[in-house]
Amino acid sequence: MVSLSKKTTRRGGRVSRSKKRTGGVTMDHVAREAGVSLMTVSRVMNNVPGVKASTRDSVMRAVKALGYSPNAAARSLARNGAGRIGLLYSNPSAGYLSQFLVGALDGAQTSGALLVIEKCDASLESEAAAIGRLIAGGMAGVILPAPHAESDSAIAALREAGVVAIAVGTGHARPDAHGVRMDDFAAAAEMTRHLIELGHRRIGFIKGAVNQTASVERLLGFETEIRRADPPADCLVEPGDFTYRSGFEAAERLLSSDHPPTAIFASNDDMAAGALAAAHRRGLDVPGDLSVAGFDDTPLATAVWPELTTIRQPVARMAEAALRLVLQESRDQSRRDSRAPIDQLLPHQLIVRASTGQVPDKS
Amino acid sequence: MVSLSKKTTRRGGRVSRSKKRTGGVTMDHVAREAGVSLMTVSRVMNNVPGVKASTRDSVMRAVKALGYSPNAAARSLARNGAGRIGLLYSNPSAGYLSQFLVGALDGAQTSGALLVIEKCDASLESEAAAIGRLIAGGMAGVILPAPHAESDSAIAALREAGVVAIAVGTGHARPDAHGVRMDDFAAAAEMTRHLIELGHRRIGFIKGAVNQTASVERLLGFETEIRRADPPADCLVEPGDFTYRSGFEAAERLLSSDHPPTAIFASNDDMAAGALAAAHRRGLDVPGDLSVAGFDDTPLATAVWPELTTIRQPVARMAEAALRLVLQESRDQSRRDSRAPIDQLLPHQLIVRASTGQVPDKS
DNA sequence: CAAATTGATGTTAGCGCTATTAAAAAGTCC
DNA sequence: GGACTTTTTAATAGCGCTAACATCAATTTG
Repeated sequence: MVSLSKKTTRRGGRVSRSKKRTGGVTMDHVAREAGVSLMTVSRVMNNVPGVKASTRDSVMRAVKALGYSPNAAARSLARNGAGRIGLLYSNPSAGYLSQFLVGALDGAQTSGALLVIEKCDASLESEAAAIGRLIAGGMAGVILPAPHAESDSAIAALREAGVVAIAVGTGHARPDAHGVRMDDFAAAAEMTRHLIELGHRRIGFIKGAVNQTASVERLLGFETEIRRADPPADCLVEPGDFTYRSGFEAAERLLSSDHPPTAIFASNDDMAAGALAAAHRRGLDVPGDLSVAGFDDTPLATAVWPELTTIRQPVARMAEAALRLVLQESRDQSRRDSRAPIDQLLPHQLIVRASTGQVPDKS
Repeated sequence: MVSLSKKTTRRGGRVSRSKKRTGGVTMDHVAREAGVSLMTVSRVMNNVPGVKASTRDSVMRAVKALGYSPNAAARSLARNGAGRIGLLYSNPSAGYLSQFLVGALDGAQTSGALLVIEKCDASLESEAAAIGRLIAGGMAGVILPAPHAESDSAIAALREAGVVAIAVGTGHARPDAHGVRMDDFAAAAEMTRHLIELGHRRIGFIKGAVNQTASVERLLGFETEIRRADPPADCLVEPGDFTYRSGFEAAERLLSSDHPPTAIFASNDDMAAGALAAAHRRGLDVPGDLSVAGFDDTPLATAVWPELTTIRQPVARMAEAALRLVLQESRDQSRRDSRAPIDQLLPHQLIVRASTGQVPDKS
């Protein structure tokens, strides 16, 4: 019966429908409520300067009273494609991607952008093809997370097409693209200090994938802090590639050495989990016999036992920041030549959980 | 220098810009190319009946020639909110969410729907609030993945508001909502058969969270197959809640029993990974001394060592199917009373990897 | 004090697409 | 064969929003 109302009850049923249509209130309603013109509301919603504070207030009040929320589709349409943002992803570690997507989606919703997600695999051709699709799709800007942020060819192609590119999660600022990232160097140093303060003087480090600049920064941060330790500390560095397996194998190597470390710092959580497994396999207690630290604070960090001491990388916030930045830049770009790439650094946080502890007695 | 062209060639730039605006071609272009009216193109794009086959063909040809792709924003706007689909998520296992999101996003793009992602935490109030926002936001339909798919209150609220609800990943069809799911019972049975065929006759099972019907189905599938085994098999069932930790603990209990199982089948990959860790801790070789099987085939399954034998749940495909279904149903609902909920079953697959093997010799 | 300059708002015209209605072409019937 | 359906196509009016321009006060200035 309910659905019947579609045609028949144009009056009654339609009431609830007309309310439902687009979330109910439109700018028009708000304008009427606030006693201003539609355009003024638009200005307020977009933070355009040149609106009297009192007017702005009354509009905001009307917005709240009516529970108005702007229609992203209409906005995108009116803006004529500006605000269409592409996001290229391939296959980053599971936790990373979902957090990133959620952050970007969230940001898109608040800022009224239209996110277009494009997928590609690891190959360069696939990446180039995806970039091509994004450019052809008329994106105003493109967000490049983790692995693609390092791709010179992708960024060059975007520049060529006049599309704003944002590199997320690189080890250092790029000269050819805006960036949103964290201070990998400082974070790694901080974690290393944490281990040193716990008394560890022989620390193993598992490197990340070599083609990512963030890996390098993490290693440098670690080494710098090791050199600074007093009394002096010693380190063993093993290669890894950000996978659980590589962490497991690197830890095996570290633990089977003549003089094994009392702590292992892995460049990400996956590898730390691998190290944990290797330790357990040898019957070592964590953190009783061996401390293990990770990096990123992905869901995996709290899924393992004991829960990992790690560095919280604000992935969702970085995605949101990237979205905001790309939006702003793509708007500005059409006005003036703001050539200097912006480099936005977001704060990280050392999260101490159960996997690190005092160095064991030298018995 | 390249970037200079941006501003300097204002006239030239303008041209390319107007082309770039929205990915270039619009329906208008296609219509002109095909020699028909704009509306005919729209009909073809939406598969509306009442277009001569020859006309349809020539339109399709023009679409391909020009590389036209419809503008989702304009579509959503013109349809007046129909095609606005909500997606509620809380905190499913990391791998699950990103796969699901990607699938949904993908489907949204092809079918021209506008996805609105809404987040909530585990509490019922939070869920109710999120549902409220989605309803107020004028969604035509809402997709409820895993944990929320079991929420009677959420589904009732949506029904009340006349919003189509799709439950994804429940153990069995719901009477009050459409569903997209896999056959958990059959899949669990299949995995159990795999273990039995490897010679295992004493198998441990780790249950999933009790508030999810899928957990029950998986257990039932397991038990049914155990009973059917010839020669007869024995089983030990331990509780779990889908977390790594619960899997670890359950495996500890199983392995410390007087007569431990030779294989452990966990209701999901996280718990299987936990079981793996417990086995390694005891110095057991997997699969030499103990076989371990998971369920879901999340990224974790291939992140651990040895890689897990598991059931591949087509999460992305399920999300896409859910999107398609909700779109279709929300359209149909306004026409006629299609009351009988649709239950769509997607195929799963047994993935045999390195964590399961022949039963060890009884020496 | 009239004219030029701001500052704060209102008006108008679409963005690309879909419903709806009107019109035209093609059948159908007696 | 002309009035009457039944297909098929064309034309028009928005969906909710924003850019660009127009307006109208409140200033400032020569």
